[in-house]
Amino acid sequence: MLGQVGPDGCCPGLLTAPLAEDQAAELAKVFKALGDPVRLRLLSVIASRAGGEVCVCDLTPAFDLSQPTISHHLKLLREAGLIASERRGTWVYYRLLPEMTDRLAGILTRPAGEPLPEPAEASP
Amino acid sequence: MLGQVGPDGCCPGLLTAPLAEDQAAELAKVFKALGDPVRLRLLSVIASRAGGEVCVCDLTPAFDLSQPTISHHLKLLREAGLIASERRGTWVYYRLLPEMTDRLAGILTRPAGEPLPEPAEASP
DNA sequence: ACGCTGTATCGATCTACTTCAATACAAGGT
DNA sequence: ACCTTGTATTGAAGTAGATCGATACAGCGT
Repeated sequence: MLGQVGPDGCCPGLLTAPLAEDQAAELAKVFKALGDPVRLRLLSVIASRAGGEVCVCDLTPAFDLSQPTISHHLKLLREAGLIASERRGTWVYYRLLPEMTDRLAGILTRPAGEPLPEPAEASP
Repeated sequence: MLGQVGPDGCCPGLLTAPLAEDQAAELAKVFKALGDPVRLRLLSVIASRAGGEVCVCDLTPAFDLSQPTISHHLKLLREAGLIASERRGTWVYYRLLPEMTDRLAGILTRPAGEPLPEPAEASP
């Protein structure tokens, strides 16, 4: 999943080595899921909720969008591995999967060894 | 840019507080730029290049896509604030802007204080 | 000045995405 | 069993995105 992240679980690349085609495709799916303002807000509400869970019934009225649309966005976030859902009775609760956001943060973090690849020289 | 990140330059939210609508829109633009496999590979090649710069003339033949398409993707990455370009003579060189990837990594990093938000109970 | 090479923009085409109304499915209450 | 509420899926409409060929622009060399 998400390309092999390496045995230590850290930093397959993006900033350190050219990404393979299939790794890029996997990663792009996750970033694409984050590439929509509605989904970003949904994710932020879910992630920041004390207790770690949000009922869909609390999300839908907060977004000035139809219920099917919210449901669709939640599905995309879920398929991207960013959130998980659990049904309890009538209601469905969503929660953050921090493994994925952690992984993304790691992928976007430049290893300490490379401070800045040289400012080059002058720039206009 | 990218919403006000706060005076300390760290963590306006996403994982800590509900994102405002305009912040979400700004952030979504950047993630959308990352939401394409070609752009991810372009970025990884640029970021991982020793010296910090890549000539477009090296990128184009490496991607089995037309030169206009590569140019278009580079433009999107540039407009997202992820890379910058500089012309030197005939050639144009692109380099990573680590401020943006650093910012994204920070946005996706859960603050140390919150280990995992507790399974919670049940509340509609 | 002219041509040559590298890069960017334009216009068009095809595909993917966002959104909604309508409908189906799930679970609890009467 | 029925109805009611919450959530997901379906089908359709409009919009945005990816890609290309053709073309324009920028610098160098002759």
